[in-house]
Amino acid sequence: MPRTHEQFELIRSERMDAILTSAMFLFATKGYDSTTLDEIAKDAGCSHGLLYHYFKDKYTLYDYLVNNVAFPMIVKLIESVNFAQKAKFVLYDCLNAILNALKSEDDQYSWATNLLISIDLSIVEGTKSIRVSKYANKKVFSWISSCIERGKLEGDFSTDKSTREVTGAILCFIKGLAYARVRLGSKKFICPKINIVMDMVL
Amino acid sequence: MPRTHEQFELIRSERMDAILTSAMFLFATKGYDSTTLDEIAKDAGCSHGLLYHYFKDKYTLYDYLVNNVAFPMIVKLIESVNFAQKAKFVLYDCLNAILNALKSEDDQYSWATNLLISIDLSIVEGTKSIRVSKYANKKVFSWISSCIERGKLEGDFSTDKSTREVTGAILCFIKGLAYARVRLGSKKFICPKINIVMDMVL
Amino acid sequence: MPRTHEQFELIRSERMDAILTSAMFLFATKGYDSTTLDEIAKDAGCSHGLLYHYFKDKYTLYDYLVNNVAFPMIVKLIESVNFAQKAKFVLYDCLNAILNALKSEDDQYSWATNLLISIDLSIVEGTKSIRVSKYANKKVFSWISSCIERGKLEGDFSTDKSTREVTGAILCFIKGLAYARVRLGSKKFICPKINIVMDMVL
Amino acid sequence: MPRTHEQFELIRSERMDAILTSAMFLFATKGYDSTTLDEIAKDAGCSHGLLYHYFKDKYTLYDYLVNNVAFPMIVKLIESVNFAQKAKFVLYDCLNAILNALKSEDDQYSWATNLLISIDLSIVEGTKSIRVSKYANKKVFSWISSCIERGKLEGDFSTDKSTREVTGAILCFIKGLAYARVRLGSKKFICPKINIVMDMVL
DNA sequence: GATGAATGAGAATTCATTCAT
DNA sequence: TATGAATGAATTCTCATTCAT
Repeated sequence: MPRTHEQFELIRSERMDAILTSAMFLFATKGYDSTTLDEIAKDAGCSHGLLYHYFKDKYTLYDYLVNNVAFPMIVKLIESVNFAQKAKFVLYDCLNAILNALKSEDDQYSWATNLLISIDLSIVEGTKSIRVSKYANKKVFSWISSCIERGKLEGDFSTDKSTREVTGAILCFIKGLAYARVRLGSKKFICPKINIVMDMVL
Repeated sequence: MPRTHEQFELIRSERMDAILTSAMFLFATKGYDSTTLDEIAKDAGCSHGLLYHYFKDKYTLYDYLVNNVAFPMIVKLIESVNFAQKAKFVLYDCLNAILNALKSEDDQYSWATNLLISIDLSIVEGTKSIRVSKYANKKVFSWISSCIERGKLEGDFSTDKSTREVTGAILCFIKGLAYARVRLGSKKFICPKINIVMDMVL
Repeated sequence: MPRTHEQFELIRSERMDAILTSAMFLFATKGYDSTTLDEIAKDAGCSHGLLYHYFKDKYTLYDYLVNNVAFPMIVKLIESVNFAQKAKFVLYDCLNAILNALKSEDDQYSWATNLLISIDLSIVEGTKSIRVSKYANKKVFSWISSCIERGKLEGDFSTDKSTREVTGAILCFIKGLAYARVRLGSKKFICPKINIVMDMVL
Repeated sequence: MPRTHEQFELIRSERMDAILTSAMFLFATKGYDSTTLDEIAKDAGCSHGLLYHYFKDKYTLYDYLVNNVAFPMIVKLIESVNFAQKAKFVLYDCLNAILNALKSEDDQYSWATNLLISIDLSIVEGTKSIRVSKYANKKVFSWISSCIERGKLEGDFSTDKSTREVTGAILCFIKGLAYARVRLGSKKFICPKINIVMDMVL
C-alpha cells in the first residue's frame, strides 16, 4: 500500500497512525456527527482516553485529518503533474492521477477525497456539526477552473459551454465518484475511463 | 362536538406537510444524525411532541420521507417520459426531467434526490445511523442501465465504454449535481447543459 | 356478571362504566405508574380526551376507583355477615365471602382487592406515584384483628399465637391470593379451601 | 500508567454493589416503572451516566438484578437444606430459612423475594413494563409442590387438600409476607411463627 | 359530550470530555 | 503513554394535560 508516509511527519507512534486511519475511514464513511470517539478508539485498538492524548477534542482530530492528511494527500497527487504543458494535458494528467488513486487498492485516497468533499457539503451552521467556512480555502480542486479557461484559449476545449458550468460538472463527477468508491470498496468499484470526462470539455 | 373527520384530515395533512418539508430539508442538508427533532419541530413551527403524534420516532419520520415523499417525487419526474421511443431519446428526456427539476426554484427535488442518494452513500451499517440494505430496492435510477444497453443495440450509443461504466458515470454525475444544488441553493447553482452528459454516451 | 350496580350510583353513562372498568383492571393489574391514560381510553373504547370530562386528572380517576368502587365493593362483601355471632363464625363468614368473591368469574372483586392492597404496598413517597398516607383510613380489613381478639376470649381460637401475628398472617394470605387471582384469571386460579386459613387460628 | 486490572476490578465491583443495592431496593419497593434511573443514581451516589457505563439500559439493570442477585440469593437460602430428609422436615427447614431471612435485619432478602414475586404478579404484557414470560423458568419456589406431594406419601401431610391448593396457599402466604416486610421494614414487621404455615399441611 | 391535535415537563439514553492512577 | 471510571449536557422519547371545535 503506497501510503504517503511523508504526510505523517507528525505521527509519533503506530498508535497515532492507527487512530488517524480509523478516524479518516469513519469520518469519510459515516460523517462527523455519526462517528463516535468510542468507535474510532475501538477500530484503532486503543482506549478512547488515548485519543485525548493526541488531540484536544473530537473536532481537533477531524481538523488534523483535513489539514494534515487529506489535503496534503490530494495535493501531492497533482503535484507531480507538469502544469507548464498545454491545459488539455494538465487536465488529463490531473484527472488521471485522481482516477488512478480512486482505482487503487489503497482506500485512503477515496477517504481523503470524500472527507474534503464532505466539508463542502455536509454542513449548514447548526447545533451539531462543524462550520464549513473554516475550510473555504481548502480548495483542492481550484486548478480545474483555471485549467478549463486556459484550454479554451488554447483552442482545445469547446467554448460552447461556460467555464463555470464545465468546472461544476467535473467537480460533481469527482464527488460522485469518491462517494461511490468509499461506499463500494475497491473490489466492486468500477472507475469510468478518463475520456468520459475529457469528452465533456473537448 | 368534536371536529368532523374532514376537519381533522385537513389539520393533519397541513401539519404533516409542514413537518415533512422541514424534515426533508434538514435531513437532506445536514444528514440524519446531525438533524435534531427539535430543529425539525422549530422549523415546522410546532413542538417536538407533535412529531411523535405523527411519527413513532425519528427513524420512522425519515423512513416515511424516503418511501412516501422522495421516492414518489423522483419516480413521478420520469413517469411522463415516453419509454417506447428510442433509447437516446429516453435518456435525454429522463436526464432533462431531472436537470430541470434541479434547476427549478423548488428545492424539494434536490432534497429528494439528495435524500435518496444519501441512503446509498453516507449511511453505513454501524452503531448510530441506519441500515442501508432496507432501501436496496429503491432503485430510482435503475432505468439508466437498461437504457444505455438498448441505446447501444440501437446503434446510437458508443460501444467503446461498458454499460456499467457509463451507468456509473451518469449516476456519479447526478449525485454530484444534487449535492451541489442542495449546497448552493437555486440562485447560485449552475446546472450543466444536458449535452455534457449526453456526450458521455453518444 | 353480578356487578354491584349500587356502587356505581354516580355513574352517569355507559361510557363512564366502561372507563371505570378498564381503569380498575389496568391499575390493579399493572399499577398506577405503568398504566397510561391512553391505554385506559383505548380499552374503554373512547378518546383520552373524554377521560378529562369525567375526572380532573389521572390521580382523581384512581382516587375515585379506590373510594367509590373498590372500597365499597369490599365493604359490601362483608356487610351481610352477622357480626353478632361468635367470632369464629364471623371470621369464617367474612373469609368465605372474600374467597367466594375471588373464586367467582367476576374479575372486579380481585381487581378491587388488589387495588386496595396496592395502596398498602406499592408506594414509598417519591418522584412518581401516589402518597399512601391518604388512604390510611381505608382499612378494609380492620375487622380481622378485632375478630381474632374476640375469638380468643370466646375460647375458640388458639392463644398460642399473638393476635397481631395471626392477623398479619391472614392479611398476607389474602394479599397473596388477590395477586394470584388477578394474575392467573378465574380459569387458572385455584382458590384454597377456607379451612386452610381457619386452621391457622383454631 | 493506567490502573492495574485489579484496581479496576475493585472499583467496578464496589460501584456495581452500590448500584445494585440501590436499584434492588427501589425496584422492589416502588416497582419498575415508578423507579427512575436518576433516583437509583442518586441513591447509589453516582451520576446516571455511570449506570449506563455498567448496564446497557434500565431493563438490563433490572434483568441483571433478577438473574444475578435476587434469584441466587433465594436459591442460596434453600441450598443448605438437607433434601434427603423427610418432606415435612424439608418444608420446615425451607420455610424456616425464608422466614428467618425475612425476619433478619438485612433488607436484601425481602427485596429479593419481592422482586422475584413482582415478576410473577405485577407485571403484565403491555405497552410499558416487562414481559413476564422471560422469567417463567425462574421458579424459585418450585420445590414446594414436590415437597407437599412427597409429604403426603410419607403420611405426614394431610391428604384432605389437593397439592396444588396447598402449594398455592403457601406461595400466597410467602408473597404476602415479603410485601409486608418490604413495606413495614425490619422493625415493624412481625413475622408469623412457622407453625402457622406448617399447620396448613400437617 | 366527544374528539384528537398540540404542548411541555420529565424520564431514558448517548457521548464528548475529564481525571485519577 | 495509557486506561477506563465518572460526569453532565444534549438528545430522543413518553405521556399527562389542555384546548379548539
